Amino acid sequence: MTSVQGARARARIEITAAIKDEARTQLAAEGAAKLSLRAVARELGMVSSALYRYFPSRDDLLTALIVDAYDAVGAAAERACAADGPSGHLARWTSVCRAVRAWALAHPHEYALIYGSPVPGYSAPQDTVGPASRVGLVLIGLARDALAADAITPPPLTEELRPEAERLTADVAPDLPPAVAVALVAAWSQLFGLISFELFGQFNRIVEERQVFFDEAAGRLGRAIGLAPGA
Amino acid sequence: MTSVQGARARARIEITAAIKDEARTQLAAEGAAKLSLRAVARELGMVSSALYRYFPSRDDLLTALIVDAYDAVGAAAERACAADGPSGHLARWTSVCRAVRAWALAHPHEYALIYGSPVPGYSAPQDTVGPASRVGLVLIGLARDALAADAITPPPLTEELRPEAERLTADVAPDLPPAVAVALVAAWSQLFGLISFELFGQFNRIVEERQVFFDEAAGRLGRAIGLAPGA
DNA sequence: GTCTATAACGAGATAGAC
DNA sequence: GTCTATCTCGTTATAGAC
Repeated sequence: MTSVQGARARARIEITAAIKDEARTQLAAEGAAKLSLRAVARELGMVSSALYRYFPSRDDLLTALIVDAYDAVGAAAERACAADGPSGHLARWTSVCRAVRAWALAHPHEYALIYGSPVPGYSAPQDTVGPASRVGLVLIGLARDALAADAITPPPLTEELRPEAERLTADVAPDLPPAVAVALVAAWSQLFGLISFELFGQFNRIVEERQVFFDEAAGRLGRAIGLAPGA
Repeated sequence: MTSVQGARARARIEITAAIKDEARTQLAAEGAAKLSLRAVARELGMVSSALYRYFPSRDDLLTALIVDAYDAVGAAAERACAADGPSGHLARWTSVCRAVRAWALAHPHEYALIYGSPVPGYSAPQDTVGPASRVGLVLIGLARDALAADAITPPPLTEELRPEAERLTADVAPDLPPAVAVALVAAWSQLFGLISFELFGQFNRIVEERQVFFDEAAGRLGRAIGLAPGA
């Protein structure tokens, strides 16, 4: 009994993975807007209606790809943060940034899916919220560690921004000083600005040595949230 | 004779504009990947082959939309830079950033077209390079002015980055100190990181007071390239 | 229960003949 | 420029195999 159920479950997992793999291939070739259940089925030698056993709709397949992508980049960031690298919080910050960029360069179409233009007609369900926050949570954790080690100096915070800073802090990182939390959100978005510009072609004919340029910029982002250069 | 030619030329301009307007409407509804000459023609009550007298291919229509978008955001930046606003280079920097953001919020689909995911199968021709650089040139001009007024302090430049910094400077802004040019390119990409995150939904449930948050972050970007807070 | 296949729907794109 | 025949798509209903 259990072996039959196990076999079925295994088959289901394998087919689900094959569907997502083929969908990712199509993502690369045609873009998310043109992702087609029928084409995926055709390529897999299945009939389109059979796919509905695995994904209730095209949007659910898209959601699965989005969740997978967020999880993959989030896991890469977590691994980089946990790794024994060069010591010091700023060095760890930089290595998290590098890991995110490396994942993006290795998976440009999945990166575009989650950090590029929204897919027309698709609206992300609640399921994506958790995975989408993983990279941010890594950065927050890093700031928390630095704070505990006295290796972070909160940047100045203007009075106009204080109410929003306090609300934001309470929502996403209650144990950080509001000035750090605000700077962190800005640095987080700016990190992806660097990566998107590189990946989407804005650096063509402008930046040639992308790795060294990025490393430097990532380091400055770390200092912008108050991380001490030495620690 | 000339009046007939004038009328013809006028009609051509009007129809070209109508085609682009309708294409922009479709851009908003379906996304750039699905932009279809036929659908545009149908909506305008023309037959698809007639459109080819105005745009030789779908890609040429896309290119025209891209050039228009770059020109629009570039013009907005130029206007903000030239306007008599609050004095001081940092204030002018911030007002250029605000103008870019305001344009993006007002034209989200055109923004996504130029700063979002690349359109699958489309590769931008040389024609887009000039318009694409207008915002960057505004920022470079601003840094140049600040330099002339002694209102900019070049940030530190690491030795690893120096060769690339000098190459980049020679290419895009020969009269700026390499340290400023590098910081400027980083700030430029980070500016669009802030805008893209807001526009593409990453700030949902995170940042509420977007205007004040953005203004603060833009100011920090200006200081990151060395602009003096007071001047 | 779990899956796949057939067939069909309405909507839209596309190619070619005229 | 028009028309038509033939594609694609997402999705559903249904029937039968395991």
